[in-house]
Amino acid sequence: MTKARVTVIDIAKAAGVSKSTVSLVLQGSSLVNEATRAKVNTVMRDLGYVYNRGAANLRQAGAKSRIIGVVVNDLTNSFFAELAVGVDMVVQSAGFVQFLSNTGESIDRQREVVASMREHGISGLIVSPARATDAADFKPLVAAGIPVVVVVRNLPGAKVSSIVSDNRAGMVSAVKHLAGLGHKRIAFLGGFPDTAVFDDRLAGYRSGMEAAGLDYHEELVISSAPSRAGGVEAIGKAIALGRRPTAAVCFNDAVAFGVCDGLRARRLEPGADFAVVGFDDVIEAQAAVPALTTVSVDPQGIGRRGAQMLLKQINAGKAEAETVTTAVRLVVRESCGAGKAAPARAGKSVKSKQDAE
Amino acid sequence: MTKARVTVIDIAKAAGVSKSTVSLVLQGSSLVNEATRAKVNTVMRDLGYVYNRGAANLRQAGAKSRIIGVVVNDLTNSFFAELAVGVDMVVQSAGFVQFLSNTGESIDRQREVVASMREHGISGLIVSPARATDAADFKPLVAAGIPVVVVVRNLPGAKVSSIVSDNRAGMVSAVKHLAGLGHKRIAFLGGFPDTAVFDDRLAGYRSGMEAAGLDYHEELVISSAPSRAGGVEAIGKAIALGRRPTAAVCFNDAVAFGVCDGLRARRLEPGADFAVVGFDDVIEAQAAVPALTTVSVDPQGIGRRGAQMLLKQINAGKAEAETVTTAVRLVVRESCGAGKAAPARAGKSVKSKQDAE
DNA sequence: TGACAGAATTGGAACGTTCCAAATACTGAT
DNA sequence: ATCAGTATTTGGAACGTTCCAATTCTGTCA
Repeated sequence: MTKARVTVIDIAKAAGVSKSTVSLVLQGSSLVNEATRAKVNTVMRDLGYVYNRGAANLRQAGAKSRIIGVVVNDLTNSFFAELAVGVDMVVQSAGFVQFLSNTGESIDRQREVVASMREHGISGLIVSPARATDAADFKPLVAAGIPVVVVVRNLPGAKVSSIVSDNRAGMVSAVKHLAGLGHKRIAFLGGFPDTAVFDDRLAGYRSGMEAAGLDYHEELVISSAPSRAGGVEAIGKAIALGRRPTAAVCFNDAVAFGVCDGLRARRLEPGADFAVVGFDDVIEAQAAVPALTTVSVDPQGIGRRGAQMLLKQINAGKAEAETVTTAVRLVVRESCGAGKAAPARAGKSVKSKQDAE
Repeated sequence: MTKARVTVIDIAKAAGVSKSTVSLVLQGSSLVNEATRAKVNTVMRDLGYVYNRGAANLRQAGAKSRIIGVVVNDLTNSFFAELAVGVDMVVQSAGFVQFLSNTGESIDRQREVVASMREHGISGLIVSPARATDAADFKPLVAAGIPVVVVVRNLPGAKVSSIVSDNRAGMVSAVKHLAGLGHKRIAFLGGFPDTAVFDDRLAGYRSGMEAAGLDYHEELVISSAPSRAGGVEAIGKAIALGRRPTAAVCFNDAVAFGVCDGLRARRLEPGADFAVVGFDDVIEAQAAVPALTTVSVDPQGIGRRGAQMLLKQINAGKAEAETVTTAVRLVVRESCGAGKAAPARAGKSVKSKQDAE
């Protein structure tokens, strides 16, 4: 049909004004007379004009592309999907649009997508870096004046803003809760020791033990892959211990689920025979049997927060690196053995987000 | 630091060639001499040049922005998250980048994001339309020569390509399976009757019943919101029936979970006392207790497939609307009562994707 | 030496917008 | 009428790229 694009000049011609005036209308300038504005607007509608942001962008020298890039390491993980949704919410209502890419923990992929996004002229970037990301990777971005916000995992050396959940405090409250239930030997299970998140959570465990007046025993810290399989492995080692623990805080929910699996394989019932608490509060946590006691981190909140932070920096031209840690909250369900009072029936209270096609 | 952008002209100057030559190098033209090409490339690296796709794009009149838009109605639903990942995979390795937006079932939001994407010059669009989307909404896009692929839900009136799962066949196999287990009164629970997906699945239910030699009773079809809460509601009505059913196929997994909740609330054990089968095979389906028997649709596969289709159309300039339905597969687990042979212990076989931060 | 073909390079002129400085149109005094 | 002052409008000249037609550079052959 209409082969050629409708341009601002076509509008101008049809409305009997100059292209400059049309441009003024486009940016909602107060300089233009109401009557002309109305006329121009109708003409635009009639001709089916679509704004060419690329062209605009070209003129306004790199400033406002109204695109922000979002890079996550695993979108199939509901934690990150929620995060992306949080970002999308604020970004969208600020009139921006987001590039969303998935790295699947591949550093190369990450480099590629960031480069590609840069070529497209993003005005800011939110990234949950792939494991072992080099802090220097984002140097060129910030040097070019593109604000970067790192979420979930922090990037030690980089001079960028970051927003992570309060891993330390979360673990402290988990440990205190278990101690309050009378547990004395509490293990820390799962996670790879080479990550900042692991360090934080372990530190929280130690200080929680200390606060509860319990001794810290090296043997009770058992690392493993931060996955379900890792959890099975870790609980196996824990049970083999001379004086076996009676409870465990886990690196994350996946590990906690694995721990439950491992317990059942040994005819131990999680919750009743051994207390388990997780970390993250993934969607499955509330629907599982027994429902998982865990530390809720609200990934969507982190996404929103991160996006706000980024937008602020974009608008400010260049804000300096700021780092925020968001509050977490222990959600007591059944797997810690505390939920006994309430009937352990399937929870009616679950408010699932499942609402597929 | 480096305040001004490095442009192709800077490169040209530094390399002692003309901007045209640099441009040629950029697009990998075979016209340019190896030696010059090498020189230009090193200079580009040294000066930290980044390609300005916007500018390029402007010149090549709307053709190839290498951006494709992806619009889904609920990213927090793992079904759609998986779909997005599937799209991302092929799109990314084709050197494109994706705009990903979430409508949350809001038509207005959908209109906004599509408009925004258009302004940014996407070269194609993949969309899982929000409920009650008007087919005409995508008319302008295709008129402008931007290929559109509709996934998951189809858009009756629109002249666009679409790719949906074989809802009919899926339901047929679910019903046959239940009939094979000896059930005679099988209900169809959940879903809103005003959607195409509902119609397809219901049709599958009817023809499955017919194929099994069972009568179709209007009263056994109970619609409700396609959510967990809707499932609770629907099973309530089903049980109140004079001759109550002994099994149900559900509109989707969310409904199926709700049905399980509702059964338990009435002291009926899903699987043992009443057979339940879902649709979608969301991630939670295998970890639930009892594990859900359901129809698996491989959303990631749909995403990949849809992206390939779109890319093909983009490259072809303009391909005509083609519609594909992808195969589905019944996954028998425990909730249908067939899994009895295997011990109903917590499954070791679950391979969860949980592996958060 | 001149002519010629092919290879390699190169100056504009676009693309659709925004910005700037300057022009023009109005308004109400004088 | 004229003037100042404000309100509105307007032609270029950018922005960073690609495309086209034209040019220069090679080497070869008569």
